[in-house]
Amino acid sequence: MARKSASGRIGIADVAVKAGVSHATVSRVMNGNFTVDPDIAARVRAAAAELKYQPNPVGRSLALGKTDTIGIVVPDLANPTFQAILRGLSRAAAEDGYRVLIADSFEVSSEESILAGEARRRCDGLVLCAPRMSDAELEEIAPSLHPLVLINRTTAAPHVPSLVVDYGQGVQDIAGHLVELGHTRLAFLAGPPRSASNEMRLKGLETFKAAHPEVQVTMLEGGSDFDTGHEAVDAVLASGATGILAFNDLVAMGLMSGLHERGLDVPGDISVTGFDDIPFAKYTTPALTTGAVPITELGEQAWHQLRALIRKEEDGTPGGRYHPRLEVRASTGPAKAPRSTVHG
Amino acid sequence: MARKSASGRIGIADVAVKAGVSHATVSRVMNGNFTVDPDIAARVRAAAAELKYQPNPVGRSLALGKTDTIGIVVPDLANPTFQAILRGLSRAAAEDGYRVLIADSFEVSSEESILAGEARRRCDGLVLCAPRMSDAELEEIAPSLHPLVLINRTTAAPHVPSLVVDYGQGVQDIAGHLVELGHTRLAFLAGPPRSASNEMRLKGLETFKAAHPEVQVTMLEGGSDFDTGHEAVDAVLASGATGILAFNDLVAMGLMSGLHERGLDVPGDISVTGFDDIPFAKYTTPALTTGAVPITELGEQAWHQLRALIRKEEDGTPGGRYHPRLEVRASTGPAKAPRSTVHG
DNA sequence: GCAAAGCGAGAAAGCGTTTTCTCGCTAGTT
DNA sequence: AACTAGCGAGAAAACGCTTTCTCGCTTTGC
Repeated sequence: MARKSASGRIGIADVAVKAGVSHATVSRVMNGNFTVDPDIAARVRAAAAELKYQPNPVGRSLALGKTDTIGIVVPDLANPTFQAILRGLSRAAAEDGYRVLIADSFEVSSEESILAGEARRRCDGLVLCAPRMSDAELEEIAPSLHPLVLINRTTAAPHVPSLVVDYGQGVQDIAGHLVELGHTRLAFLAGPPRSASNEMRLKGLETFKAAHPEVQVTMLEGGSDFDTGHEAVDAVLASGATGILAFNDLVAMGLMSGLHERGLDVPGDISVTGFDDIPFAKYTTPALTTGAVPITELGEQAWHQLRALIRKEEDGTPGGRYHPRLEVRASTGPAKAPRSTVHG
Repeated sequence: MARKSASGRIGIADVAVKAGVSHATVSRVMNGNFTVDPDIAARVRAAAAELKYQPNPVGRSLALGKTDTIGIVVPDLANPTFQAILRGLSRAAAEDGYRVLIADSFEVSSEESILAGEARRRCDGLVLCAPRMSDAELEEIAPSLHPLVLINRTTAAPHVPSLVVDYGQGVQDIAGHLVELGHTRLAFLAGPPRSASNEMRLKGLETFKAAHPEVQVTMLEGGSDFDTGHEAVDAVLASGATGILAFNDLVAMGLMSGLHERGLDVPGDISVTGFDDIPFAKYTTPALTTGAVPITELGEQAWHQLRALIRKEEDGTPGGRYHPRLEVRASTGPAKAPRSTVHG
């Protein structure tokens, strides 16, 4: 008869009395400590099995000072990019017996610091994706979040690896591809104004413009989702550009959808490119030319970096840099002669 | 000067000595207990702020017997359906101050029980999506997982709400829609063999066939992802069907992509339908006709059910049933005359 | 045959909170 | 003025586990 502990759940004490040993011995057996007499160990194991005893992880965490859990802060779980990072992170962490706690900030960057702090205290480490957080704030909280791995951000705080995608280079590659196809009027459908990765794209475009003075590049306001792209049709057409670099694949898909509704042909009339290479990108019609980022792998790497930090391994590489690979598909093609434009 | 506790982090004891009071008083102040003298409370708060004290959630969880965390077990985080459930769940739970721990079983259903148990012990409740788990296994573990909410599964265990989508009805609605368009030869591109929701679809189709003996319905083996749909093109064409019910939107998209490559027109030659209405469904070309399931809302409801269980509210409704809404878009159209087929 | 060494298991002290219990002090009542 | 009621805050127990410390037993070596 199992004497249930106060909480109603079976605890180590119940196993101890059933096996006629002390708590300590039960703990030793459960943790594979071999200094226990085999007979007693067997008795304990039998008792544990009979009572279906499962150690309480909270008590364990308190005693051990670790939770075997890591946290990830994302700005928007609806975004396929962060879904992919989460997926890679979760899979890699699971292989090492770690679980993942998610904290979705729902794009309210003011809450991000608090959210990150709370998540961190429940976990052994944190992966932070906070594209909208100000640099100042990031610098301020980074030290208190250690072990910490940053995605697409950097900090001066020591021992904080950053995994960053070279959006600047990627955008240049894409622009180069369009120019090779004969496009001389490009437009960049920008991301959210305070996005760090958008900044990187803008810097890349500046570099590109400097190297290609003959190409006209129009900057258009945008966002990061379908609707943004869909609503941008008018602005895109007004720009007179024939090659459009959308902030990401979502925006590109929205744009293509909008262009389609207007009866325009992609890439016949206008070439459209995305960024990220989300799983759906190759299934759009036409299939989307994009800057492919190994996003899932990025999540996986985030875990490896974090693991090194948690294990206090000194030899961990201090982050990593990912170069997007230009993935040419069917949404880009040769430029046709410039159309007449509204402001031309 | 903060006397750091052994662990290196600042604890309640540090605040206590700094404020010149006992641990108990600090705890009282931090929890808004008003039996503390305002002057002392202020002193404690000042000390806490100065030391940047943040209560350790693990110690708190042990004392309180709750973690303010819930778990969700999903078979595949790459699947947009589960991403949407997770999103809805996470958002709703966050509003009540709960966090979400994810456990991805990566489709290895043999691990699901263990995974679910482990996740449950770290949390105050669990949401279980386990479409491939056998009924017997589900019945066995369900009681030990309480508080538990099931998605698209039911169990005889008491106090286990189920949120189920009526795929059977949905599939009948879709088939009916195709028949109205004049299709008399349909094919069902089935989901994974042991999927519970696939069973529901099959049952629905049986009902449909009984009511429409004049319609020929071919069953085709399938799966649940893009590639499954893409690879099914030959089988679909061989069936001679003009109206295809794909297991879900992903499969439908893969199929449309494959048909497109073969130079076939959707819906001119073949009508294709999906299921779920994932965010991308309306952006495919042609836009996908599908059975729309309010998936995010389902995640949200899962939290509400779970919350009622956690709070031991007796009046909680015992689950819910969702009826897919037929979302007619451009991937379905009038049937053309039957083509010649390979067999029959 | 006795002392020292070694080993196995129980007692107890943490881990960082919350909460009950207790006690001392103040105020209020007759 | 004395006694009680009430209240505020410290001491200590509890949450469930791990781990060090300690002690008693057995074994080994001289």
